[in-house]
Amino acid sequence: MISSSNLPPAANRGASQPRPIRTRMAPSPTGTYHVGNLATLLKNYAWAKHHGGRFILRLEDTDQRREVAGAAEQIMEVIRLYGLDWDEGPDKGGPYQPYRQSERLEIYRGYVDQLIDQGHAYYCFATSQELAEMRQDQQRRGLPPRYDGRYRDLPLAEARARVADGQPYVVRLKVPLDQRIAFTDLVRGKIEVSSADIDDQVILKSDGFPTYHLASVVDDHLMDISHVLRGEEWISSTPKHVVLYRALGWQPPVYAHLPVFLNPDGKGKMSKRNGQVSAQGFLDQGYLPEAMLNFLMILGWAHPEETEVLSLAEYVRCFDPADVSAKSVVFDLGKLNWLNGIYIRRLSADQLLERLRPFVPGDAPQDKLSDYLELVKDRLVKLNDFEALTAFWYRPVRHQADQLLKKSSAEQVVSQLKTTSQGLAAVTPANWHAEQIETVVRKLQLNNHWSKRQYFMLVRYAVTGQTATPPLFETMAVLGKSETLARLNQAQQVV
RNA sequence: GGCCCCAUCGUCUAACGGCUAGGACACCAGGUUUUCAUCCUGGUAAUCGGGGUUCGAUUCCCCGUGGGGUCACCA
Repeated sequence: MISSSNLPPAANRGASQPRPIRTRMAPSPTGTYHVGNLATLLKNYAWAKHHGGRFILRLEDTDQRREVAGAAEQIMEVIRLYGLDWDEGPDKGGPYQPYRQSERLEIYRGYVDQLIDQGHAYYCFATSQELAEMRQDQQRRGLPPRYDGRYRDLPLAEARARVADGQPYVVRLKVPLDQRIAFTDLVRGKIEVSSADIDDQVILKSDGFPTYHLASVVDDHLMDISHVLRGEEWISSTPKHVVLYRALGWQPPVYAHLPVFLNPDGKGKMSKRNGQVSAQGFLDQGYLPEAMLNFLMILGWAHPEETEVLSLAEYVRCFDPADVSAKSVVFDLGKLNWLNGIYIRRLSADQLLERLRPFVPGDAPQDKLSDYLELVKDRLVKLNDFEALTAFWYRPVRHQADQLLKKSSAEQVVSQLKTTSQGLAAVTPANWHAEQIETVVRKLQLNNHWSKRQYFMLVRYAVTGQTATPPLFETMAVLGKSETLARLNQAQQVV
Protein backbone atom coordinates (compact mmCIF):
# COMPACT_ATOMS: atom_id res chain seq x y z
CA MET A 1 0.00 0.00 0.00
CA ILE A 2 1.32 3.39 -0.98
CA SER A 3 1.73 5.79 1.87
CA SER A 4 -0.67 8.67 1.69
CA SER A 5 -0.19 10.03 5.15
CA ASN A 6 0.62 13.50 3.88
CA LEU A 7 -2.51 13.71 1.80
CA PRO A 8 -5.72 15.15 3.14
CA PRO A 9 -8.32 12.52 4.02
CA ALA A 10 -10.50 13.45 1.06
CA ALA A 11 -7.74 12.48 -1.34
CA ASN A 12 -7.89 8.92 -0.06
CA ARG A 13 -11.48 8.70 -1.10
CA GLY A 14 -10.76 10.14 -4.51
CA ALA A 15 -11.08 6.83 -6.29
CA SER A 16 -14.39 5.92 -4.73
CA GLN A 17 -17.78 6.95 -6.07
CA PRO A 18 -18.61 10.60 -5.49
CA ARG A 19 -21.18 11.03 -2.80
CA PRO A 20 -24.63 11.73 -4.20
CA ILE A 21 -25.85 15.25 -3.58
CA ARG A 22 -28.86 15.23 -1.31
CA THR A 23 -30.37 18.35 0.18
CA ARG A 24 -33.41 18.86 2.32
CA MET A 25 -35.89 21.35 3.58
CA ALA A 26 -37.37 20.65 6.96
CA PRO A 27 -40.33 22.87 7.71
CA SER A 28 -42.06 22.86 11.02
CA PRO A 29 -45.87 22.69 10.83
CA THR A 30 -46.44 25.51 13.26
CA GLY A 31 -48.01 28.08 10.98
CA THR A 32 -47.85 29.59 7.53
CA TYR A 33 -44.83 29.18 5.32
CA HIS A 34 -42.52 32.18 5.32
CA VAL A 35 -40.95 33.54 2.11
CA GLY A 36 -37.56 33.25 3.78
CA ASN A 37 -38.13 29.52 4.13
CA LEU A 38 -39.24 29.37 0.54
CA ALA A 39 -36.03 31.07 -0.57
CA THR A 40 -34.01 28.54 1.42
CA LEU A 41 -36.02 25.71 -0.06
CA LEU A 42 -35.41 27.07 -3.55
CA LYS A 43 -31.65 27.06 -3.03
CA ASN A 44 -31.65 23.54 -1.62
CA TYR A 45 -33.77 22.42 -4.52
CA ALA A 46 -31.53 24.12 -7.06
CA TRP A 47 -28.33 22.74 -5.62
CA ALA A 48 -29.63 19.16 -5.61
CA LYS A 49 -30.98 19.49 -9.14
CA HIS A 50 -27.78 21.17 -10.29
CA HIS A 51 -26.01 17.91 -9.51
CA GLY A 52 -28.78 15.62 -10.58
CA GLY A 53 -29.25 14.80 -6.89
CA ARG A 54 -32.33 14.54 -4.76
CA PHE A 55 -34.25 17.09 -2.76
CA ILE A 56 -35.98 15.85 0.38
CA LEU A 57 -38.87 17.28 2.32
CA ARG A 58 -38.93 16.37 5.96
CA LEU A 59 -41.47 17.44 8.53
CA GLU A 60 -40.03 18.68 11.81
CA ASP A 61 -43.08 18.17 13.94
CA THR A 62 -41.37 17.72 17.28
CA ASP A 63 -43.09 20.55 19.08
CA GLN A 64 -46.48 19.19 20.06
CA ARG A 65 -47.47 22.39 21.75
CA ARG A 66 -46.96 24.68 18.79
CA GLU A 67 -48.18 22.32 16.12
CA VAL A 68 -51.03 23.71 14.05
CA ALA A 69 -53.55 21.29 12.56
CA GLY A 70 -53.43 21.28 8.78
CA ALA A 71 -50.26 23.37 8.60
CA ALA A 72 -48.18 20.56 7.13
CA GLU A 73 -50.62 20.10 4.26
CA GLN A 74 -50.76 23.84 3.65
CA ILE A 75 -47.00 24.09 3.52
CA MET A 76 -46.74 21.28 1.00
CA GLU A 77 -49.54 22.85 -1.00
CA VAL A 78 -47.92 26.25 -1.19
CA ILE A 79 -44.55 24.81 -2.19
CA ARG A 80 -46.28 23.14 -5.10
CA LEU A 81 -48.17 26.30 -5.98
CA TYR A 82 -44.77 27.84 -6.49
CA GLY A 83 -43.96 25.10 -8.95
CA LEU A 84 -41.47 23.26 -6.76
CA ASP A 85 -41.55 19.66 -5.63
CA TRP A 86 -39.52 17.12 -3.70
CA ASP A 87 -38.20 13.67 -4.49
CA GLU A 88 -38.77 12.12 -1.09
CA GLY A 89 -41.14 13.30 1.58
CA PRO A 90 -43.90 12.51 4.04
CA ASP A 91 -46.57 12.21 1.38
CA LYS A 92 -44.60 10.21 -1.16
CA GLY A 93 -42.21 8.18 0.99
CA GLY A 94 -38.73 7.20 -0.09
CA PRO A 95 -35.81 4.98 0.85
CA TYR A 96 -35.26 6.71 4.18
CA GLN A 97 -38.84 6.96 5.41
CA PRO A 98 -40.59 7.96 7.51
CA TYR A 99 -40.07 11.66 6.74
CA ARG A 100 -42.14 12.89 9.62
CA GLN A 101 -40.13 13.24 12.80
CA SER A 102 -43.02 12.38 15.09
CA GLU A 103 -42.89 8.93 13.49
CA ARG A 104 -39.18 8.52 14.24
CA LEU A 105 -39.25 8.84 18.01
CA GLU A 106 -37.74 5.40 18.70
CA ILE A 107 -34.84 6.21 16.42
CA TYR A 108 -33.93 9.33 18.36
CA ARG A 109 -34.46 7.52 21.64
CA GLY A 110 -31.90 4.91 20.63
CA TYR A 111 -29.24 7.53 19.97
CA VAL A 112 -30.07 9.35 23.19
CA ASP A 113 -29.47 6.13 25.12
CA GLN A 114 -26.22 5.63 23.27
CA LEU A 115 -25.05 9.15 24.07
CA ILE A 116 -25.89 8.69 27.75
CA ASP A 117 -24.14 5.33 27.90
CA GLN A 118 -21.03 6.82 26.34
CA GLY A 119 -20.99 9.81 28.66
CA HIS A 120 -21.85 12.37 25.94
CA ALA A 121 -25.21 13.22 27.46
CA TYR A 122 -26.82 13.25 30.87
CA TYR A 123 -30.17 13.42 32.63
CA CYS A 124 -31.22 16.80 33.97
CA PHE A 125 -34.00 17.19 36.50
CA ALA A 126 -34.18 20.96 36.70
CA THR A 127 -37.75 22.16 36.23
CA SER A 128 -38.71 24.88 33.74
CA GLN A 129 -39.50 27.17 36.63
CA GLU A 130 -36.16 26.47 38.26
CA LEU A 131 -34.37 27.29 35.01
CA ALA A 132 -36.36 30.47 34.49
CA GLU A 133 -35.42 31.67 37.94
CA MET A 134 -31.80 30.83 37.29
CA ARG A 135 -31.82 32.88 34.10
CA GLN A 136 -33.51 35.81 35.77
CA ASP A 137 -30.92 35.81 38.47
CA GLN A 138 -28.08 35.73 35.93
CA GLN A 139 -29.53 38.60 33.97
CA ARG A 140 -30.04 40.64 37.07
CA ARG A 141 -26.35 40.27 37.76
CA GLY A 142 -25.48 41.23 34.18
CA LEU A 143 -24.33 37.75 33.27
CA PRO A 144 -25.21 35.98 30.03
CA PRO A 145 -28.16 33.62 30.58
CA ARG A 146 -26.85 30.08 30.61
CA TYR A 147 -27.53 26.65 32.00
CA ASP A 148 -25.25 26.30 34.99
CA GLY A 149 -24.57 22.60 34.62
CA ARG A 150 -26.16 21.67 37.93
CA TYR A 151 -26.90 18.06 36.87
CA ARG A 152 -23.94 17.62 34.58
CA ASP A 153 -21.93 15.63 37.06
CA LEU A 154 -24.69 13.76 38.85
CA PRO A 155 -23.59 10.11 38.97
CA LEU A 156 -25.37 8.13 36.28
CA ALA A 157 -26.55 5.50 38.73
CA GLU A 158 -28.24 8.11 40.84
CA ALA A 159 -29.82 9.75 37.81
CA ARG A 160 -31.15 6.40 36.63
CA ALA A 161 -32.60 5.78 40.06
CA ARG A 162 -34.45 9.06 39.88
CA VAL A 163 -35.74 8.24 36.41
CA ALA A 164 -36.90 4.84 37.64
CA ASP A 165 -38.56 6.68 40.46
CA GLY A 166 -40.67 8.55 37.93
CA GLN A 167 -39.02 11.96 38.20
CA PRO A 168 -39.51 14.11 35.11
CA TYR A 169 -36.30 14.79 33.22
CA VAL A 170 -34.72 16.05 30.06
CA VAL A 171 -31.51 14.84 28.48
CA ARG A 172 -28.72 17.31 27.83
CA LEU A 173 -25.71 17.13 25.63
CA LYS A 174 -22.49 17.12 27.63
CA VAL A 175 -20.61 19.77 25.69
CA PRO A 176 -16.83 19.49 26.17
CA LEU A 177 -15.51 22.14 28.53
CA ASP A 178 -12.89 23.89 26.50
CA GLN A 179 -12.39 22.87 22.91
CA ARG A 180 -12.23 24.71 19.64
CA ILE A 181 -15.29 23.81 17.58
CA ALA A 182 -14.92 24.64 13.91
CA PHE A 183 -16.79 24.05 10.72
CA THR A 184 -16.55 25.31 7.19
CA ASP A 185 -19.34 27.37 5.78
CA LEU A 186 -19.53 27.47 1.99
CA VAL A 187 -20.47 31.14 2.09
CA ARG A 188 -18.11 32.47 4.76
CA GLY A 189 -15.28 29.99 5.12
CA LYS A 190 -14.10 28.70 8.47
CA ILE A 191 -16.12 29.55 11.54
CA GLU A 192 -14.70 28.69 14.92
CA VAL A 193 -15.98 29.05 18.45
CA SER A 194 -15.00 27.87 21.88
CA SER A 195 -17.07 25.05 23.32
CA ALA A 196 -17.02 27.05 26.54
CA ASP A 197 -19.53 29.36 24.88
CA ILE A 198 -21.94 26.54 24.13
CA ASP A 199 -24.65 25.59 26.59
CA ASP A 200 -25.41 22.01 27.45
CA GLN A 201 -28.24 21.75 24.99
CA VAL A 202 -31.41 19.84 25.73
CA ILE A 203 -31.60 17.06 23.16
CA LEU A 204 -34.56 15.15 24.56
CA LYS A 205 -37.51 16.97 26.05
CA SER A 206 -39.49 15.78 29.04
CA ASP A 207 -42.32 14.69 26.74
CA GLY A 208 -39.96 12.22 25.10
CA PHE A 209 -39.65 14.22 21.89
CA PRO A 210 -36.23 15.21 20.60
CA THR A 211 -35.31 18.86 20.16
CA TYR A 212 -34.43 20.21 16.76
CA HIS A 213 -30.73 19.84 17.45
CA LEU A 214 -30.85 16.11 17.96
CA ALA A 215 -33.54 15.31 15.45
CA SER A 216 -31.99 17.23 12.58
CA VAL A 217 -28.53 15.82 13.18
CA VAL A 218 -29.79 12.26 13.39
CA ASP A 219 -32.04 12.60 10.37
CA ASP A 220 -29.55 14.46 8.21
CA HIS A 221 -27.07 11.70 8.88
CA LEU A 222 -29.49 8.81 8.45
CA MET A 223 -31.01 10.34 5.34
CA ASP A 224 -27.54 10.85 3.90
CA ILE A 225 -27.95 14.59 3.46
CA SER A 226 -24.80 15.95 1.82
CA HIS A 227 -25.42 19.70 2.04
CA VAL A 228 -27.36 21.73 4.54
CA LEU A 229 -28.31 25.15 3.19
CA ARG A 230 -30.19 27.01 5.85
CA GLY A 231 -30.78 30.50 7.18
CA GLU A 232 -27.99 32.52 8.72
CA GLU A 233 -29.83 32.47 12.03
CA TRP A 234 -28.59 28.90 12.41
CA ILE A 235 -24.92 29.78 12.43
CA SER A 236 -24.75 29.95 16.17
CA SER A 237 -26.42 26.55 16.48
CA THR A 238 -24.11 24.83 14.06
CA PRO A 239 -21.28 24.32 16.57
CA LYS A 240 -23.76 22.49 18.79
CA HIS A 241 -24.56 20.24 15.89
CA VAL A 242 -20.88 19.67 15.21
CA VAL A 243 -20.43 18.60 18.83
CA LEU A 244 -23.32 16.18 18.38
CA TYR A 245 -21.84 14.75 15.20
CA ARG A 246 -18.57 14.18 17.01
CA ALA A 247 -20.27 12.53 19.96
CA LEU A 248 -22.14 10.23 17.60
CA GLY A 249 -18.98 9.53 15.62
CA TRP A 250 -20.41 10.89 12.36
CA GLN A 251 -19.20 13.23 9.66
CA PRO A 252 -21.18 16.50 9.46
CA PRO A 253 -22.67 17.58 6.14
CA VAL A 254 -21.38 20.59 4.23
CA TYR A 255 -22.97 23.77 5.54
CA ALA A 256 -23.94 26.96 3.80
CA HIS A 257 -25.70 29.64 5.78
CA LEU A 258 -27.83 31.89 3.66
CA PRO A 259 -28.54 35.56 4.29
CA VAL A 260 -31.64 36.44 6.27
CA PHE A 261 -34.21 38.77 4.81
CA LEU A 262 -34.53 42.20 6.34
CA ASN A 263 -37.74 44.20 6.42
CA PRO A 264 -38.28 46.48 3.40
CA ASP A 265 -37.37 49.43 5.63
CA GLY A 266 -34.03 47.73 6.27
CA LYS A 267 -34.59 47.35 9.99
CA GLY A 268 -34.45 43.90 11.50
CA LYS A 269 -35.33 40.43 10.34
CA MET A 270 -38.35 40.38 8.07
CA SER A 271 -41.39 39.90 10.24
CA LYS A 272 -45.13 39.74 10.16
CA ARG A 273 -45.42 42.99 12.06
CA ASN A 274 -43.76 44.85 9.23
CA GLY A 275 -45.79 43.48 6.34
CA GLN A 276 -46.41 40.44 4.27
CA VAL A 277 -44.20 37.44 5.01
CA SER A 278 -46.21 34.36 4.16
CA ALA A 279 -45.48 32.63 0.88
CA GLN A 280 -49.18 32.09 0.35
CA GLY A 281 -49.88 35.75 1.14
CA PHE A 282 -47.80 36.96 -1.79
CA LEU A 283 -49.74 34.70 -4.13
CA ASP A 284 -52.99 35.99 -2.66
CA GLN A 285 -51.91 39.52 -3.51
CA GLY A 286 -51.39 38.56 -7.09
CA TYR A 287 -47.67 38.04 -7.31
CA LEU A 288 -46.96 35.35 -9.90
CA PRO A 289 -45.12 32.36 -8.47
CA GLU A 290 -42.50 32.52 -11.21
CA ALA A 291 -41.88 36.21 -10.50
CA MET A 292 -41.54 35.46 -6.81
CA LEU A 293 -39.08 32.64 -7.47
CA ASN A 294 -37.08 34.87 -9.79
CA PHE A 295 -36.98 37.56 -7.14
CA LEU A 296 -35.86 35.09 -4.48
CA MET A 297 -33.14 33.85 -6.84
CA ILE A 298 -31.55 37.26 -7.31
CA LEU A 299 -31.90 38.38 -3.71
CA GLY A 300 -28.40 37.91 -2.40
CA TRP A 301 -27.11 36.15 -5.48
CA ALA A 302 -26.19 37.26 -8.98
CA HIS A 303 -26.17 35.31 -12.23
CA PRO A 304 -22.64 35.06 -13.70
CA GLU A 305 -23.68 37.31 -16.57
CA GLU A 306 -25.73 39.49 -14.25
CA THR A 307 -28.93 38.44 -15.96
CA GLU A 308 -31.75 39.33 -13.63
CA VAL A 309 -34.75 37.80 -15.33
CA LEU A 310 -34.16 34.08 -15.41
CA SER A 311 -36.03 30.80 -15.40
CA LEU A 312 -35.86 28.10 -12.79
CA ALA A 313 -33.98 25.90 -15.25
CA GLU A 314 -31.36 28.59 -15.82
CA TYR A 315 -31.06 29.11 -12.08
CA VAL A 316 -30.56 25.40 -11.49
CA ARG A 317 -27.85 25.46 -14.16
CA CYS A 318 -25.91 28.36 -12.60
CA PHE A 319 -26.59 28.29 -8.89
CA ASP A 320 -23.76 27.64 -6.47
CA PRO A 321 -24.20 28.31 -2.75
CA ALA A 322 -20.61 29.55 -2.59
CA ASP A 323 -21.68 32.54 -4.69
CA VAL A 324 -24.40 33.61 -2.29
CA SER A 325 -23.95 36.90 -0.50
CA ALA A 326 -22.84 36.68 3.12
CA LYS A 327 -24.73 39.76 4.21
CA SER A 328 -28.36 39.98 5.14
CA VAL A 329 -30.49 41.46 2.38
CA VAL A 330 -33.39 43.89 2.30
CA PHE A 331 -36.56 42.44 0.83
CA ASP A 332 -37.03 45.13 -1.82
CA LEU A 333 -40.68 45.18 -2.81
CA GLY A 334 -39.94 47.70 -5.57
CA LYS A 335 -37.81 45.20 -7.41
CA LEU A 336 -40.33 42.45 -6.84
CA ASN A 337 -43.05 44.65 -8.33
CA TRP A 338 -40.88 45.34 -11.36
CA LEU A 339 -40.31 41.63 -11.91
CA ASN A 340 -43.97 40.83 -11.43
CA GLY A 341 -44.88 43.37 -14.10
CA ILE A 342 -42.43 41.79 -16.47
CA TYR A 343 -43.85 38.33 -15.93
CA ILE A 344 -47.41 39.59 -16.27
CA ARG A 345 -46.63 41.23 -19.60
CA ARG A 346 -44.93 38.09 -20.81
CA LEU A 347 -48.12 36.07 -20.50
CA SER A 348 -50.45 35.64 -23.44
CA ALA A 349 -53.95 37.06 -23.14
CA ASP A 350 -55.39 33.63 -22.46
CA GLN A 351 -52.77 32.73 -19.89
CA LEU A 352 -53.21 36.01 -18.09
CA LEU A 353 -56.97 35.67 -18.08
CA GLU A 354 -56.60 32.24 -16.54
CA ARG A 355 -54.27 33.51 -13.80
CA LEU A 356 -56.60 36.41 -13.16
CA ARG A 357 -59.69 34.30 -12.43
CA PRO A 358 -59.37 34.38 -8.64
CA PHE A 359 -58.93 38.16 -8.73
CA VAL A 360 -61.93 39.04 -10.87
CA PRO A 361 -64.68 40.62 -8.76
CA GLY A 362 -68.08 38.94 -8.85
CA ASP A 363 -69.82 41.94 -10.42
CA ALA A 364 -67.44 42.16 -13.38
CA PRO A 365 -69.15 41.10 -16.64
CA GLN A 366 -67.50 37.89 -17.81
CA ASP A 367 -67.91 38.64 -21.50
CA LYS A 368 -65.94 41.87 -21.21
CA LEU A 369 -62.94 40.54 -19.31
CA SER A 370 -60.65 40.12 -22.28
CA ASP A 371 -61.54 43.61 -23.52
CA TYR A 372 -60.65 45.04 -20.13
CA LEU A 373 -57.49 43.02 -19.93
CA GLU A 374 -56.29 44.22 -23.31
CA LEU A 375 -56.48 47.80 -22.05
CA VAL A 376 -55.22 47.22 -18.54
CA LYS A 377 -52.45 44.69 -19.02
CA ASP A 378 -49.59 47.20 -19.11
CA ARG A 379 -50.88 48.80 -15.95
CA LEU A 380 -51.03 45.69 -13.74
CA VAL A 381 -48.31 45.42 -11.14
CA LYS A 382 -50.04 42.70 -9.16
CA LEU A 383 -53.03 40.67 -10.26
CA ASN A 384 -55.14 42.12 -7.49
CA ASP A 385 -54.78 45.54 -9.12
CA PHE A 386 -57.31 44.32 -11.67
CA GLU A 387 -60.36 45.37 -9.69
CA ALA A 388 -59.20 48.93 -9.01
CA LEU A 389 -58.15 49.31 -12.63
CA THR A 390 -61.39 48.09 -14.18
CA ALA A 391 -64.15 48.90 -11.67
CA PHE A 392 -65.22 52.11 -13.45
CA TRP A 393 -66.46 50.05 -16.37
CA TYR A 394 -69.00 48.05 -14.42
CA ARG A 395 -69.71 50.11 -11.33
CA PRO A 396 -71.49 53.48 -11.03
CA VAL A 397 -69.17 56.46 -11.18
CA ARG A 398 -69.45 59.57 -9.03
CA HIS A 399 -68.27 62.93 -10.33
CA GLN A 400 -66.73 65.70 -8.29
CA ALA A 401 -67.86 69.11 -9.56
CA ASP A 402 -64.49 70.68 -8.87
CA GLN A 403 -62.76 68.05 -10.97
CA LEU A 404 -65.06 68.80 -13.90
CA LEU A 405 -64.57 72.54 -13.54
CA LYS A 406 -60.86 72.37 -12.88
CA LYS A 407 -59.74 73.82 -16.20
CA SER A 408 -62.70 75.87 -17.42
CA SER A 409 -66.04 77.52 -16.70
CA ALA A 410 -69.37 75.78 -16.09
CA GLU A 411 -70.87 77.06 -19.35
CA GLN A 412 -67.92 75.82 -21.33
CA VAL A 413 -68.00 72.41 -19.64
CA VAL A 414 -71.72 71.97 -20.12
CA SER A 415 -71.42 73.01 -23.72
CA GLN A 416 -68.55 70.60 -24.33
CA LEU A 417 -70.33 67.69 -22.68
CA LYS A 418 -73.59 68.41 -24.49
CA THR A 419 -71.91 68.71 -27.86
CA THR A 420 -70.02 65.50 -27.26
CA SER A 421 -73.18 63.64 -26.31
CA GLN A 422 -74.92 64.82 -29.42
CA GLY A 423 -71.99 63.96 -31.61
CA LEU A 424 -71.69 60.48 -30.16
CA ALA A 425 -75.42 59.87 -30.17
CA ALA A 426 -75.25 60.06 -33.93
CA VAL A 427 -72.87 57.10 -34.06
CA THR A 428 -74.84 53.96 -34.84
CA PRO A 429 -74.40 51.06 -32.42
CA ALA A 430 -72.84 49.05 -35.23
CA ASN A 431 -70.23 51.77 -35.70
CA TRP A 432 -69.43 52.07 -32.01
CA HIS A 433 -65.72 51.40 -32.38
CA ALA A 434 -62.72 53.22 -31.06
CA GLU A 435 -61.83 54.59 -34.51
CA GLN A 436 -65.28 55.96 -35.12
CA ILE A 437 -65.51 57.52 -31.66
CA GLU A 438 -62.10 59.06 -32.13
CA THR A 439 -63.11 60.57 -35.46
CA VAL A 440 -66.16 62.19 -33.93
CA VAL A 441 -64.47 63.49 -30.81
CA ARG A 442 -61.40 64.79 -32.61
CA LYS A 443 -63.56 66.60 -35.12
CA LEU A 444 -65.46 68.32 -32.32
CA GLN A 445 -62.23 69.33 -30.66
CA LEU A 446 -60.82 70.81 -33.85
CA ASN A 447 -63.99 72.53 -35.06
CA ASN A 448 -64.56 74.19 -31.70
CA HIS A 449 -60.89 75.05 -31.13
CA TRP A 450 -60.97 73.41 -27.73
CA SER A 451 -57.74 72.66 -25.94
CA LYS A 452 -56.97 69.06 -26.63
CA ARG A 453 -55.62 68.50 -23.17
CA GLN A 454 -58.51 70.13 -21.37
CA TYR A 455 -61.23 68.64 -23.53
CA PHE A 456 -59.94 65.08 -23.59
CA MET A 457 -59.42 65.11 -19.86
CA LEU A 458 -62.92 66.43 -19.33
CA VAL A 459 -64.42 63.65 -21.42
CA ARG A 460 -62.18 61.11 -19.74
CA TYR A 461 -63.27 62.18 -16.31
CA ALA A 462 -66.93 62.45 -17.28
CA VAL A 463 -66.94 58.96 -18.74
CA THR A 464 -64.81 57.15 -16.15
CA GLY A 465 -64.83 59.29 -13.02
CA GLN A 466 -61.04 59.03 -13.06
CA THR A 467 -58.17 61.12 -14.30
CA ALA A 468 -55.92 58.16 -15.06
CA THR A 469 -57.36 55.55 -17.38
CA PRO A 470 -56.50 53.45 -20.39
CA PRO A 471 -56.67 55.19 -23.81
CA LEU A 472 -59.91 57.15 -23.99
CA PHE A 473 -61.54 55.95 -27.18
CA GLU A 474 -60.86 52.28 -26.57
CA THR A 475 -62.19 52.73 -23.08
CA MET A 476 -65.41 54.29 -24.38
CA ALA A 477 -65.77 51.61 -27.00
CA VAL A 478 -65.61 48.90 -24.36
CA LEU A 479 -67.95 50.82 -22.10
CA GLY A 480 -70.69 50.87 -24.74
CA LYS A 481 -72.71 53.63 -26.32
CA SER A 482 -75.63 53.93 -23.92
CA GLU A 483 -73.49 53.90 -20.78
CA THR A 484 -71.09 56.41 -22.27
CA LEU A 485 -73.91 58.79 -23.08
CA ALA A 486 -75.50 58.27 -19.69
CA ARG A 487 -72.28 59.23 -17.96
CA LEU A 488 -71.82 62.32 -20.11
CA ASN A 489 -75.29 63.39 -19.10
CA GLN A 490 -74.68 62.54 -15.48
CA ALA A 491 -71.63 64.78 -15.52
CA GLN A 492 -73.69 67.61 -16.93
CA GLN A 493 -76.15 67.29 -14.07
CA VAL A 494 -73.32 67.58 -11.56
CA VAL A 495 -72.04 70.81 -13.05
C1' G B 1 -24.32 42.25 27.69
C1' G B 2 -21.49 37.37 25.88
C1' C B 3 -20.57 34.80 21.37
C1' C B 4 -20.84 34.70 16.01
C1' C B 5 -21.48 36.90 11.15
C1' C B 6 -21.32 41.03 7.88
C1' A B 7 -19.86 46.02 5.44
C1' U B 8 -19.42 48.83 -2.84
C1' C B 9 -24.81 53.99 -5.18
C1' G B 10 -31.28 54.58 -1.23
C1' U B 11 -31.85 48.88 -2.51
C1' C B 12 -29.86 44.06 -4.87
C1' U B 13 -25.22 43.29 -6.86
C1' A B 14 -20.28 43.14 -10.54
C1' A B 15 -15.14 44.17 -10.51
C1' C B 16 -7.27 37.33 -11.22
C1' G B 17 -4.28 43.02 -5.91
C1' G B 18 -3.95 47.02 -11.59
C1' C B 19 -9.27 51.03 -16.43
C1' U B 20 -13.25 57.12 -15.88
C1' A B 21 -15.66 51.30 -9.80
C1' G B 22 -19.98 48.29 -14.21
C1' G B 23 -25.28 46.57 -14.21
C1' A B 24 -30.40 46.26 -12.32
C1' C B 25 -34.52 48.35 -9.25
C1' A B 26 -35.96 52.93 -7.32
C1' C B 27 -35.43 58.19 -8.24
C1' C B 28 -34.89 62.57 -11.63
C1' A B 29 -35.05 64.60 -16.72
C1' G B 30 -36.31 64.09 -21.85
C1' G B 31 -38.85 61.38 -26.04
C1' U B 32 -43.46 58.71 -27.76
C1' U B 33 -48.64 60.15 -26.13
C1' U B 34 -55.39 62.64 -25.03
C1' U B 35 -54.28 61.10 -18.97
C1' C B 36 -51.92 56.94 -16.47
C1' A B 37 -48.94 53.00 -17.68
C1' U B 38 -45.86 50.38 -21.19
C1' C B 39 -41.69 51.46 -24.32
C1' C B 40 -37.01 54.36 -25.72
C1' U B 41 -32.90 57.85 -24.34
C1' G B 42 -30.09 60.32 -20.75
C1' G B 43 -28.76 61.73 -15.61
C1' U B 44 -27.86 62.01 -10.10
C1' A B 45 -25.82 58.45 -6.81
C1' A B 46 -21.24 54.01 -3.65
C1' U B 47 -16.06 51.30 -2.01
C1' C B 48 -17.95 53.13 6.64
C1' G B 49 -13.38 55.44 9.47
C1' G B 50 -8.18 54.82 10.96
C1' G B 51 -3.83 52.21 10.62
C1' G B 52 -0.74 48.71 8.17
C1' U B 53 1.21 45.00 3.80
C1' U B 54 2.27 46.39 -1.38
C1' C B 55 5.10 49.82 -6.91
C1' G B 56 -0.33 49.73 -6.46
C1' A B 57 -5.59 48.30 -2.32
C1' U B 58 -13.00 47.93 -3.28
C1' U B 59 -10.02 43.48 -2.93
C1' C B 60 -5.22 41.06 2.06
C1' C B 61 -4.26 41.98 7.75
C1' C B 62 -5.37 44.73 12.48
C1' C B 63 -8.31 48.25 15.32
C1' G B 64 -12.58 51.17 15.61
C1' U B 65 -17.60 52.22 14.06
C1' G B 66 -22.10 50.59 12.24
C1' G B 67 -25.62 46.75 10.96
C1' G B 68 -27.39 41.75 11.53
C1' G B 69 -27.95 37.01 13.98
C1' U B 70 -28.11 34.21 18.39
C1' C B 71 -28.09 33.14 23.59
C1' A B 72 -35.78 28.14 25.21
C1' C B 73 -37.91 21.41 27.36
C1' C B 74 -39.23 26.76 19.45
C1' A B 75 -37.58 25.48 15.21
